[in-house]
Amino acid sequence: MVVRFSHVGVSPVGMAHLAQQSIMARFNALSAMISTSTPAPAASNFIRNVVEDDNRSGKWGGRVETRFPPEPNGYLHYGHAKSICLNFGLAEAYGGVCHLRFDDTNPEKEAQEYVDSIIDAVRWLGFSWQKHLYFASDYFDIMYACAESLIKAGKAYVDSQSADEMRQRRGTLTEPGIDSPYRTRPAEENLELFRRMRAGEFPDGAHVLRAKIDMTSPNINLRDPAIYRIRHVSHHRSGDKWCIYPMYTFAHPIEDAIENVTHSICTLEFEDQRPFYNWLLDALADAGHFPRPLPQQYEFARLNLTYSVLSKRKLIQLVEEKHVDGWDDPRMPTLSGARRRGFTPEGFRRFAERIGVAKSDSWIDMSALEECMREHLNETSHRRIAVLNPLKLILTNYPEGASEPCKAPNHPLDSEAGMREIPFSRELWIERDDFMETPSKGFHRLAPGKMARLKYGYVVQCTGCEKDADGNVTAVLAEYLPDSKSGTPGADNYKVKGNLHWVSAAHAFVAEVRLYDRLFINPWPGRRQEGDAPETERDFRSDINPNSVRVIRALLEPSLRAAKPEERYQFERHGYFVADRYDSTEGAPVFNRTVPLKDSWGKPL
RNA sequence: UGGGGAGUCGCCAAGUUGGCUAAGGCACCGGAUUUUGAUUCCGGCAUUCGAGGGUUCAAAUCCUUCCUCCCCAGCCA
Repeated sequence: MVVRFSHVGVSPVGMAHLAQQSIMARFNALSAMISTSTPAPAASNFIRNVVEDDNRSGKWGGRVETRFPPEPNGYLHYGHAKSICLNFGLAEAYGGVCHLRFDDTNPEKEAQEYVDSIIDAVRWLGFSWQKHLYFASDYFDIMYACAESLIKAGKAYVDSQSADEMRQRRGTLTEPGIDSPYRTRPAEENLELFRRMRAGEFPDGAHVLRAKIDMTSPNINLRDPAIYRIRHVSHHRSGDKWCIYPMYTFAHPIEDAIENVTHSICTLEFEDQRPFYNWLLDALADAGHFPRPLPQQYEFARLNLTYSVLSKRKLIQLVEEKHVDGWDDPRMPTLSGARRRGFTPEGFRRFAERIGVAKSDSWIDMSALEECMREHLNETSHRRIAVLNPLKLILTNYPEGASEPCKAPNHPLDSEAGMREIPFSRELWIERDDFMETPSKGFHRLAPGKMARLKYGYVVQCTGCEKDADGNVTAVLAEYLPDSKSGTPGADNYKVKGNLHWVSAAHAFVAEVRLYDRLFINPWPGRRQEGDAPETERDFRSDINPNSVRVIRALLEPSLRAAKPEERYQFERHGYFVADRYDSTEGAPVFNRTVPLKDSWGKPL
């Protein structure tokens, strides 16, 4: 639910002085308060409509139970965030619960490491599954019983063809399949074979259990899909208890039914699977395994983001080929990467709400995600000064060796956020971009003869600059106007357009700052571009941005020395930065640029 | 070419039991405020709903033909 702060007369920035966590607590409390008086303002989508219809008809007695069912075979990415927000958000909105369920039915690919990181990520996004943490592997006994029951009912059989033979008899998209020679095996034989499969009497691939549906179905998923295979592999949770494992197709509906899921939400590619989902649950309900009504599957379009890739295969390539520094590299579209980048859970929720949920394949602009992060960060981040590309500014009429404090607000729109002091002195660092010897039209920063204000300090008038032998500017010279100091009575007499940030050279604190940019230069990595020949094959890796990160030594205001890992700040006129959660040490934070500020004049560094 | 989906403003997306001038957000463009060229604020922004036919007093919504895109032939999920 999106709640505008203004509805309750509390300005967003009014809360910025609180620690981010307590802001959320307060925010949630406010949301809860509001929801009793105002209808949920969330945008409608087809899934919400289904839930509301079901509530009206009383189908589930008002119950809403969803689940987020990742396979623990990799790290969660931005696309998962959409699904998480959808599933948990739906439950939240309708007073239901959302389960976190690990779909761990393929032991060859799964590992505890992934389970841990997934739990971490969902928790980080701020969602709670309450007591509902489940593992498909905990249901293996029930699934096995379901399989036997299907066999007894003549709805499943053991096929002894090789994988190759099965493929050949499956037919094609346009031609029907042919029945397996084993399709007519009597139930007792199937049962015995299946039990021996379970007992470990056969090697991998010797047999497979198949649902008996229709080899001529135009829907290939209904041509007797495999539902159990032999795999002599130990499972990260069930160990060596099993050597046969259920297939997703078979396992997933059962998992939903066991957990009393009402709305089983998945992505579009499973649409063709739905008839089987219903066939299976129907058969099992007939056999008395599950009560009706049975869970229903609904499909939505997965997230596609420009300037990014979200397929597991490609993400693995990026990591393994070292195009990035691991799964949690701030440039990676993983949730662990996002966290290091400084993205916020609230930003993701805002994003999910903004892009909506529908069935059409769509591409969301990366800038939409970035903007959501900016919005949240703007509301909550304290401001600090950082000079990223330094140029010396010497105030020739300011006494040498002297210094004085300047007071700067932590948040410009929130007086309660308090003030901090920044030392001012004769020699300062300013941004190289803030000086032009021959200013271009519309440039209202420093140039010979021009005046500008040093934010929270004095107005200065530029008198010239110093250059090296090659003509490069090495220092800017200026005179300060003693009666112009911010906060003093005379300050308002000076109307200047330029307001520059600065840091005292003698007090500056040097820190590593990483300036991240998008990982790809092509909005659709790997897609053919206009200049390409018609038959050009394009590898998404050829679209990697060679300048997706720049590591610099920046000059920061002294107070930043105390920044703690994961603290977020706005570096004024630059953007939002976060102290890296791993590389920062006591007294030596390292900053990652989360996202630059919008800039309608210059280009971001 | 079989089956399943989708096509509404630059990007998303409501609306699809036919009925007031086609929601909303983002982007963009103006203008105001501003000690961040940021934020905030105010205003503008689809005679038109993939295309063509048809039904109707009335269609994005119904019928029809066509076009485009996505998914499915793992003992992956």
